Amino acid sequence: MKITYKGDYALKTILDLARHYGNSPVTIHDLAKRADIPIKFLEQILLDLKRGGFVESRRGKVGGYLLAKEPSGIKLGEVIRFIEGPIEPIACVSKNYQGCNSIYNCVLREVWQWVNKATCGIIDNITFEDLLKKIEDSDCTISYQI
Amino acid sequence: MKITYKGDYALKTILDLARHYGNSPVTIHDLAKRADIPIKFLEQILLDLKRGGFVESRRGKVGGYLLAKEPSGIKLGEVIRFIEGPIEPIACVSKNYQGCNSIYNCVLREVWQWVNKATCGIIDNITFEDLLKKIEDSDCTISYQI
DNA sequence: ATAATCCCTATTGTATTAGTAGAGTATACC
DNA sequence: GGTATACTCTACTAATACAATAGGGATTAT
Repeated sequence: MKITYKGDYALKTILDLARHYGNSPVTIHDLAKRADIPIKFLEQILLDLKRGGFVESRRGKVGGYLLAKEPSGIKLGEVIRFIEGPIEPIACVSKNYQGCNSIYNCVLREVWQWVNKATCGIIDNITFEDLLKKIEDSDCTISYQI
Repeated sequence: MKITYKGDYALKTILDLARHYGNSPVTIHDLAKRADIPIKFLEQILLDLKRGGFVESRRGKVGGYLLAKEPSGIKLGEVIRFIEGPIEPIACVSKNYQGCNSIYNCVLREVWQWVNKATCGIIDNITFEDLLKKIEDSDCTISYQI
């Protein structure tokens, strides 16, 4: 798996919205500023996240973005897969892959499947609520401004 | 981590050479044919692998390539890092990374560090001898021709 | 000599990434 | 109803990486 800027930005944005879950909408301006994301790039990402059902939006004055589900209902893996595509390190890992005729594939493919499983085991077992808790427990919180 | 064609080819090539460890050199022609790799692309990869100390070569007639160390002395992780570069899913995982000032980084970075650790735990604990053993134990061997 | 090898650099076509640009639409508020 | 402040959507672009391809050279067994 490789995380692109887009994926990184998406996760940070959802985490920011998770912090403000239950409050009034957060403007793209604030999101962009806090996570240091080019605002026009973030626009596209938020559009994607909306289409993916992770985010809702309110237009017009006092508009902004809201998390569409509660933080405990969104796993890291879901967002990553939606933004980045398949997370496996190489295509042959996927279930329906044909063309694995050589002996080399047999044995290396198994390794990639382990790697894939290990990765999924992590990102599919962490929700954004888990991350929020982590933030509360950490020192970082002090220097963070809402 | 993401495995490119180049990395995949490199691993398959070393595995092939591991199978022939202790025998006479293997020609690039045979390597390319068995793993279905474009020969001119494989040329570059073998040049890299030679510079990396994984492979030796003999020129002239009856020349070819040989594994530079014994299969038990080469870990998957070494080859991958040499060919693909850093294996971490995102740059901020690396030790000397600065610029981790936002709270978002703190907590997400930790996740990527877990993923990285899990991946390294796999690929840095498998040698090419392990893979050879795996091949012996598997059914695939039957249809494979040396 | 010559045929079969490996050695090395440069070039190319394609796709992906990380943005930028610019026009449009909705809504709160006076 | 006008206006400022938001979100919406599509198109474009510069830079880079990827996966080869091309075309010479140099070495060695016979």
